[in-house]
Amino acid sequence: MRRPRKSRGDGRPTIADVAARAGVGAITVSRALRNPAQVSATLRALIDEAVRELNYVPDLHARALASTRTDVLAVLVPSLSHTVFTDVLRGIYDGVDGTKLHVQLGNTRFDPQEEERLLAGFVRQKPSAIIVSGVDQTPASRRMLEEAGCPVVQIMDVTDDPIQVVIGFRHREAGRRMTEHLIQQGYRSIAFISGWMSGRSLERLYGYQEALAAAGLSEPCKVHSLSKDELTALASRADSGVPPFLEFSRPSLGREMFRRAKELAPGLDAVFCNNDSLALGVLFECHAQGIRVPEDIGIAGFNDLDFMDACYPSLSSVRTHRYRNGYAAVTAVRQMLQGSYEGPRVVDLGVEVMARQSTLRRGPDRA
Amino acid sequence: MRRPRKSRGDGRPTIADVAARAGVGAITVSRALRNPAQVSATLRALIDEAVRELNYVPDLHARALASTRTDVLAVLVPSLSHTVFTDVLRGIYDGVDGTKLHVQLGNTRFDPQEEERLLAGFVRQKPSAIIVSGVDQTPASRRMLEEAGCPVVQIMDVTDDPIQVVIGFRHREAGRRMTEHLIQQGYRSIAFISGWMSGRSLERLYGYQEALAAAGLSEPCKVHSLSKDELTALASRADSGVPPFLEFSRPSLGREMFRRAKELAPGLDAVFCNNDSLALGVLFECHAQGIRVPEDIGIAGFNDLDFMDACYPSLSSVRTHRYRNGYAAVTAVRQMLQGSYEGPRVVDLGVEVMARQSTLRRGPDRA
DNA sequence: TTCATTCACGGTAGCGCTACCATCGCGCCT
DNA sequence: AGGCGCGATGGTAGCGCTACCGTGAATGAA
Repeated sequence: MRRPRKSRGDGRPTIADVAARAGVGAITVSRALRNPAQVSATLRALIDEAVRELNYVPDLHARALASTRTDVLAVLVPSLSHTVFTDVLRGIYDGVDGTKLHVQLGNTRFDPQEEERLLAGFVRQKPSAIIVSGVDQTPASRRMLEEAGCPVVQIMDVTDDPIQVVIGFRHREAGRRMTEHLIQQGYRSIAFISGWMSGRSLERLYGYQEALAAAGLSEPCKVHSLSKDELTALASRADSGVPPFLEFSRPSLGREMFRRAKELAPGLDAVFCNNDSLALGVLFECHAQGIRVPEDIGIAGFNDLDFMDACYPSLSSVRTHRYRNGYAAVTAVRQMLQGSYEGPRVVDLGVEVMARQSTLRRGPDRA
Repeated sequence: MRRPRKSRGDGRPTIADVAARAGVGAITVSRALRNPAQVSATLRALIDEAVRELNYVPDLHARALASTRTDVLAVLVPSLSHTVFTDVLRGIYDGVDGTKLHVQLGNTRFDPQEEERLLAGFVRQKPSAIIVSGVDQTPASRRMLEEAGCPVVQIMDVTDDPIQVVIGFRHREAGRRMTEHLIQQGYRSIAFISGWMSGRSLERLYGYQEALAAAGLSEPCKVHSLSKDELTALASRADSGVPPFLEFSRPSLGREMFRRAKELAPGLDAVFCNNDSLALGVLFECHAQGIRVPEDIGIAGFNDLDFMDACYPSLSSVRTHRYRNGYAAVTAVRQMLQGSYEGPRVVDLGVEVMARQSTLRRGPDRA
């Protein structure tokens, strides 16, 4: 009798079918599914059975339309090509697992304008919550986030002035601590190399400069910010579709930049690389030139990707808790959604200096 | 007069607002937005203006509910931790850019059961199209895909029996060709090492075995499929939240497996690694043991990640067109959606053997 | 001129769900 | 006894959009 071949719609059972089968009202089914506590155990059992028999699955679009809210967790990352962010994503996806939330991913490609565009699109869809990478959004982006009317968590950095909650680590501190380690190990002419400078890279650079200054040392040379042309030239593998911005973390770029640094500052005795891929390249360039590591040159990277401890010599790096960061962000979001978030507005996950062979020419740092 | 402070809903303008402002019917606005050709130029101009003035953005949920179809492109990948798949994703996201399609991502974690679950969820949401990785879906998954009633594209592999369209490359051929290259270079005791065997890895192994057999050579030892316990033991960095399955492509695993291979087959003169990370580990183990590459040992990897050509010596690998694969899949999907797909059901993107220093002990292969 | 055909546009009726309000018992207070 | 609060349930009316069908005008053919 019910739904005798409807003219429209697919054949899927609706909440009304479940209600009819269970002999209750549609709204009761709705409640039983969303908030079982509101429904008596008797009816709940009947409804559950009907749901199972009909293999009913609620229509998320209808739900979103009727309730003016979705279960979408909007996530903005600057790249899908860097392990750094895919690790975060993994944490986010794992955190979302088993909850009602659905991740909607936006790839800003390190472009603040693109971030604005994506954000505008997301905000209009009234997501449940938003996770954005970094703390240096454009004013327009920041305004949208402030007015989004939903939990907003910034990740992978720390600021004293978060939009709502920020969970990450201090890039400046990270840069400073690794540089201090290098200084402890007796390195005196330490170069910072980086293919391209994001806001977070800059912070790392500042930390490095602070440490140098505190030790009365000076920057031996500047080897950051390759020009756009240079980056593009290196992005020769057009075939693989590698976009230029990716090039700032290619090992081949590390080799190239190390050669350049040696030219500019022949007395160089250590390089602090803005990311691990560059560090890997520097290591191989040293191998190629017969330079001993860590005796002649110390090498440090950033992020502590999985290959760092398997290198020979093993490469020092700053371990950042990326997976944990993504997971923590989702946890915070979930608590914020149910109003039970008790954590502080600023969460510093910290970093760990992983001192390995590539910088240990004196044994462990003295405390 | 219109919408005098509605009791529900957010304050966003609706299609009715636009219609009122432009002095036309709501349905005409709807048409003007989705298929401008159906509306006269006069009205179209009026409507466009109204849309701009009100800053109207259609509600995707309402649209989906009314039309029983979404603009969701469901994408299933086995991992978010392997460059291989994030490259594919990049291609997909780039391909989707500027279209109506929205990517909905599912991470199967290399688990066929999880793939089934995700697929069941996706299929119920009636996506516009589905992209799945690999061709070895479970029977249940395959059935769901066959009955999904939308374009389905399988990627990253090739089969003669695709669900609809498959775009990828032949892992067996890839394995065979790299092995042939090693044989050409005079290697005679070639081990295949792999941390864990997916269906695609197995194909690579078969290709390797075929090439050996064709040359009258035999497998010097078996070093694949670490036990689950062994993998778990290696996954000691619980802190970073690295799940065990990730471990099959860690460079440290490569070092470990190479040591094991040397034990099992002391006469070993080459290793073909199931992925580049393992190859990197093998290279470093050789450095550590003072083994010359490529003279004493030849090393080959798979996928040609960006660090391979920056190693010293540079590492040979099989280049796979991952980004292109993702992009091509989206292109096919879009054409299929508008009924203009003309390509074959089976698209082989091919692979390239990148012969570099780590296997070139005789100079370029003879034709 | 007349009628069929096409085209541009609009009205109506849902899509499947939930917010809001009403209802109906039931126990407890005065 | 009557009133009141409260918890469980249901009916109704949309959420914003589009499918379907209908209208009226313009066009072309007879």
